[in-house]
Amino acid sequence: MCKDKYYITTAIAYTSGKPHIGNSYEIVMADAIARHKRQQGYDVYFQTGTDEHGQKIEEKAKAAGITPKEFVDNVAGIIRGICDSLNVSYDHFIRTTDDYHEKQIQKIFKKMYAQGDIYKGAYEGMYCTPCESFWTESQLVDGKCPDCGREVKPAKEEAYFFKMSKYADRLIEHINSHPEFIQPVSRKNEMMNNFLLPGLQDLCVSRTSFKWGIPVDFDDKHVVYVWLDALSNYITGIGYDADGNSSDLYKKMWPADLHLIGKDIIRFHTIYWPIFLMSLGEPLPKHVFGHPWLLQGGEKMSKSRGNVIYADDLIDMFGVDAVRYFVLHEMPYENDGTITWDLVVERFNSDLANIIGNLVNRTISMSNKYFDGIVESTGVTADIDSDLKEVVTSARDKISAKMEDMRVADAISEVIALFRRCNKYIDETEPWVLAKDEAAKPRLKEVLYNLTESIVIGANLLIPYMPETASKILEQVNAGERSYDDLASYGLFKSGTKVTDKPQILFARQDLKEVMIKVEEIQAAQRAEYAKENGIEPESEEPVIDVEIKPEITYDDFAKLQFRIGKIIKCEEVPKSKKLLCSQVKIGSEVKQIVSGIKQYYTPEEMVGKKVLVLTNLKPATLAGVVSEGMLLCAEDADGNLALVTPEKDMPAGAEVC
RNA sequence: GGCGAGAUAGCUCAGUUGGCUAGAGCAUGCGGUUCAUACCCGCAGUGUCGAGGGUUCAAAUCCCCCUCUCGCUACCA
Repeated sequence: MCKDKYYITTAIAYTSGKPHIGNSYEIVMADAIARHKRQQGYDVYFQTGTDEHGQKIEEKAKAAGITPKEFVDNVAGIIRGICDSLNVSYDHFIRTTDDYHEKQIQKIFKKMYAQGDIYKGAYEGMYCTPCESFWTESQLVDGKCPDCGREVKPAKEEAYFFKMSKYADRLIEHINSHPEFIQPVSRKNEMMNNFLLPGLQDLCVSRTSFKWGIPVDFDDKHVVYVWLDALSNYITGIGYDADGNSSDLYKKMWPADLHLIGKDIIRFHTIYWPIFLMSLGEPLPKHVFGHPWLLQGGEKMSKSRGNVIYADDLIDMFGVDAVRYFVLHEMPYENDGTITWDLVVERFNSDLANIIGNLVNRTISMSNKYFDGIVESTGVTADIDSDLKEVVTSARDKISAKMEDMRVADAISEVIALFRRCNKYIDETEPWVLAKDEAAKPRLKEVLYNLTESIVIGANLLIPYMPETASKILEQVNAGERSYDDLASYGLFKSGTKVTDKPQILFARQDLKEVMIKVEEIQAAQRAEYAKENGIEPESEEPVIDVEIKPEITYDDFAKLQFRIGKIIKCEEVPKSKKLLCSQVKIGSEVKQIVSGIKQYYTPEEMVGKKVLVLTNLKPATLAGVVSEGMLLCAEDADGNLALVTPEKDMPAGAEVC
């Protein structure tokens, strides 16, 4: 058994809100790796946590009427709760608001400044004084502040910068000589070509425009800007000290063996972070793996639509291990994965309920039915057994090989394959036939022993991915966990062991229709919560109307129509017609005569003075003998009631609508 | 618009450095079985591997171009 250390981290989650299942994926993957490494005998340290500073949080807290600290305490609690409910075996949960972290960040900043890697410069841009915000030229709207619409003026804000260029060559050299540093390797070229080779810009590492951050202790107008603060968690969390008094844990664990992160932040972990470490004189992490994302199929996820999938909802409905199984299984290596309720149900039923759950259940049932639950090896083997044994004993190494390559989805599929093979073995040996022949009882015993032994090995291999299920299975067959070394051996299950006489259902099959009914409820609750948070009246009470959907048109089609604001300056009834009013509509400097079928809903008097939406380039037509040169736009309800469409704010007659 | 990723069976996806009739799971059809959670086992398919061009003895795989999708980002009719 090897005693090497293994330090694994996830990215720390930003505490601006509750993370959805796509964000929870990473932590489950890291947990599977950590547990697998522990099973192999490594001395594992697994750290995760939360990133809690920044302007966005400051603003959100303000909007919620609480302090930033109260805000992040709440969200960090939710995030940690999700980790716990996903059964994540982290050794340390760091928060960037933790004292020791903040203290070290200040020391790190000072150290970098003292050695000249950080210098004071100025951040230039357009400044809006009332908003206290800097904007780049491209962010401006008509040359004005995008927030308040007021004038901006060019201004400088003093800021500290990190001299990235100083270390660029060393980093390029490191990446080239350590091809395993950035994984998957396809990302390496991306980093090289897009950022390193064109030349690195110095990175702004302080801000004065907001307060919610770690103050620069020798210049407290400034707070340390996000990435220096957040990335350093990987060392501060295990006891790094910038003055050279780092903890024993740090000395043992650093450098990290694996930073597991999302593909969107590879740049920060493979460029800025290594350079910060070089500046501190610390070794670089061994691997940075940028995993793909788990996306929701079909429509975009948004809380207002109520279709965001959260880990806790999934856990409530399927159980923690099913959720772990799903995200691990559905996440390919380089491409993004998909999650939908249908897919979760499908995987749950076919792989978990049918293959694993049913196998355990039928095996235990047979042992009880034929031998009062006693599982014994009689040595009455048959040729047919060898293939089963081969598959089962070779599974461990296959799985480890996949894990070594970060192919977690493939690794878990290997475990399923083992259980699948067991089901096949039952068919091959036909225990119910053996049971009818008294002379075949010893053989039947051996068959059931083989099945139980295989299940025990399978359950052990399942531990990293589905720890709760693994222990449930082992408990039911009255077996303990095995050492990693023993997982490639066959026949260690103690002959004569009695298995439970009441096998419990591990995964009850789910009915998609029933699941979807619950999903509807969850989505309605989510929409209601969104409405409440944003002060929107629940729309469920208001009637809605559905109409026939017209075929999609192109923008060019749309551009043919010209809509303008018109002011009705005169209006009278059209003689001899029941429905028509004839209006004189001022549109820019011209006046158009427009006939509309709205007499039932508006009197000529109330029409005059209204500003309405007009389709102006419609071919003129004659209605009841009167020429109409356009169309007034109205909304129509289910009963045919009409309402004119008017601009929400006062606009001049002739304004184009586009 | 910029950057990135992708397009393979009805669905979700594999396909390692180009190499024998392109795979898996689910779904479908047929057959077997009854210990078990209407489950399990077997068999059977179906694919112009997004379109077009090129390199090669050989292309899903490499190159060019086009179309579409997704993500990020900037902007906007």
